[in-house]
Amino acid sequence: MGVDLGDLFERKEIELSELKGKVIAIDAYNTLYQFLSIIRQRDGTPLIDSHGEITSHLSGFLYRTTNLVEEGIKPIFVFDGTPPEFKNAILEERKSIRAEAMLKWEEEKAVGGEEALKYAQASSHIRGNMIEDAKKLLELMGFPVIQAPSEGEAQAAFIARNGDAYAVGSQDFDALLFGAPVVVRNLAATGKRKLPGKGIYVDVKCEVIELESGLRKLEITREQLVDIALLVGTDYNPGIKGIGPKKALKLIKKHGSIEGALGETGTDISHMAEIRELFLVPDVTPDYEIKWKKPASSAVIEFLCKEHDFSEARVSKAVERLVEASEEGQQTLDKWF
DNA sequence: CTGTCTGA
DNA sequence: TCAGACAGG
Repeated sequence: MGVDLGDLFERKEIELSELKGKVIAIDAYNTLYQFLSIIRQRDGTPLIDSHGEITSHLSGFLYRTTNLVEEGIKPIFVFDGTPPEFKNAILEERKSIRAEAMLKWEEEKAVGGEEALKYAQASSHIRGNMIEDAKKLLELMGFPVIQAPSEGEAQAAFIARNGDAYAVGSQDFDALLFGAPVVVRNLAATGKRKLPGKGIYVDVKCEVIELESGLRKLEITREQLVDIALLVGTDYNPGIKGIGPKKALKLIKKHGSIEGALGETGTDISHMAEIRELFLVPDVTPDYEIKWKKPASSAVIEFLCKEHDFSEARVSKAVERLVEASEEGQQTLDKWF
């Protein structure tokens, strides 16, 4: 998923509390996918309501976002629109990889195998009403939900460039290519986290990556960064075999742009001009409204508990925390609603 | 992932 | 009180 920029960019570890008062444009699809993949039982089955609808993502959004608000963060959720045409090839490829993983999951599950979870996660795919349900929940919780015309990361980056958000929240680096001034990764409750399977604990912190200072350090432009990404591979092209982030950087710095690099390696990239433009002149809309509302407490409870079988005690508790935290934010931070 | 319960 | 195990839907 996304572009592998490796360690080209410096990642600064920060505490969640350092984002207090900041607006973060969260890549909702990316986050949803993360929840869908991770929130599962040991045999790999996701959380499911009595109608057979997946609810892992709803659980994730409810609890995590409440925690973010308690930290004083003001989240905006940006959803994907229609994917660009050049993405179709990779989307199809991912689909077949998932289908294969799904078969292996069934096999492992049948024999109670240890690798069931791994294959289940690899088979994760968004289906049914998952996106609609997530939008509905987030809106009821009072967050701005923005519909991107095309790529959510592009729209989120645009919002941040406009100064309407401090950063884009995503696990992928793609937002940098779209010009996001800052990307925040691991936007979750920080602290010790156990790796499933082994008894290993890792101290997970948020990571901040800054575009301008990163480019300055590498002594390249954003156009050149996009060229590096094209060599390494993006969601729209497979990249050149044998070229990783470091080699790509060297080649682009040597030749100035991708044309020379392709000449040296005797390769080419189909639809190169279009993909470049996709990153540099992305399909985004200035027509978005960022407005926080008071959480619709009873509607959230009704939606999650009546429609999706969540426990009323748990949801009520979370919603109370959310209400309190957003009122707190209202008083001590800038205007929320 | 996150909240909750438990056993020292 | 606080890791660690476990369940959530």
